[in-house]
Amino acid sequence: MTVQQKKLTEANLTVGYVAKRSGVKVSTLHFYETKGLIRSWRNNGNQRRYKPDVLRRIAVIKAAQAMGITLEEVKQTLATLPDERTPTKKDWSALSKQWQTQLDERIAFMQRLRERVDGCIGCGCLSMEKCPIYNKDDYLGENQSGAVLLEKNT
Amino acid sequence: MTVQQKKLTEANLTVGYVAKRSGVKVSTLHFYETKGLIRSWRNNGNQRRYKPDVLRRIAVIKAAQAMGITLEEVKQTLATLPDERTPTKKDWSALSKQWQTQLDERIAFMQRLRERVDGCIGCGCLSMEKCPIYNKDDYLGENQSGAVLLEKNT
DNA sequence: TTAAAACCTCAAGTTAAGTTAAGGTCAATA
DNA sequence: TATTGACCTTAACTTAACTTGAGGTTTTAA
Repeated sequence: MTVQQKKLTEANLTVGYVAKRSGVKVSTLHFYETKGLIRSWRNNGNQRRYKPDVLRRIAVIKAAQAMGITLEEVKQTLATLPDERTPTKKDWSALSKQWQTQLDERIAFMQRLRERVDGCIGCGCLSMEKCPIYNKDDYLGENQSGAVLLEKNT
Repeated sequence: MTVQQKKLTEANLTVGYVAKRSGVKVSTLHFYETKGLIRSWRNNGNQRRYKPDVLRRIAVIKAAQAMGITLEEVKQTLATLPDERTPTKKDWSALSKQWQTQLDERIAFMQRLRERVDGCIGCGCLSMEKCPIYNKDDYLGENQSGAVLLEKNT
């Protein structure tokens, strides 16, 4: 009965199933685990087993990556999820708030860039110093990260 | 006099100068050259010399990268610039148009993503299949590329 | 029960975009 | 003229995010 209880309260998914459901490769799941992004426990035969919420974690990782967030940052944000209990709707909600802001910034950055490309690439100013498109003071976020950024002045 | 003529019509910049003006390292200029993104000729002592428009090229490369465009794509787009003559304002303008579109798409993609994060991460749907945030049919561009994308269904 | 399918670990390979280092030459200047 | 700073080349190293492969174990299903 304890076993059945376990089955009911926290289904144990195999790595292959999780891979299929989430669309990532088994090797990626292993990789995420070594990076501390997801967790699993082992059965008697040393095979990985997952709680279903791993699927949501993966979805979130993917979404974050699509926003240009690195795995390292994702890890840090995921670390704010409760460790002991399965995350609730509220927990996930808090996560989304964090990224919401980053995403907004990123969009704003792209839009500034767009304006510049608009007004500048074809403008004829051949000087790097004057050309606003190459204004190094505009950069993304505090700790850069992500694909989308310009360096701070060096 | 021919030499002076040359000096007047196409100043020859050293790699160090270009590096300083553009804010990239000398090694990066070498690297860009091997990748076919910029060109130079050699003086008697085998040192690189550049035409001033290399500065604009570099600015454009940087801007494109900030948009999430890969060097490979940048190369292809830069290849549409005239080979023989120094690019004109019009030439650069045409370039900017190409990326304008990509940038627009990218922004739109981010905005869709934003809406999803908004409505979905905290929504409670634990299924990858139903969860719109993990909808694999939404991806960026035809040939992916760039940091920001979701895979096509595999 | 036995073969195939699914897993496991660990090491090495991959791509992008550069950077660093080593060993040697060229150019500007005191 | 001599020395220092700027250049040159080639090779190897770096980081992120995975993937591939080799060699071996467990599960599952006929």
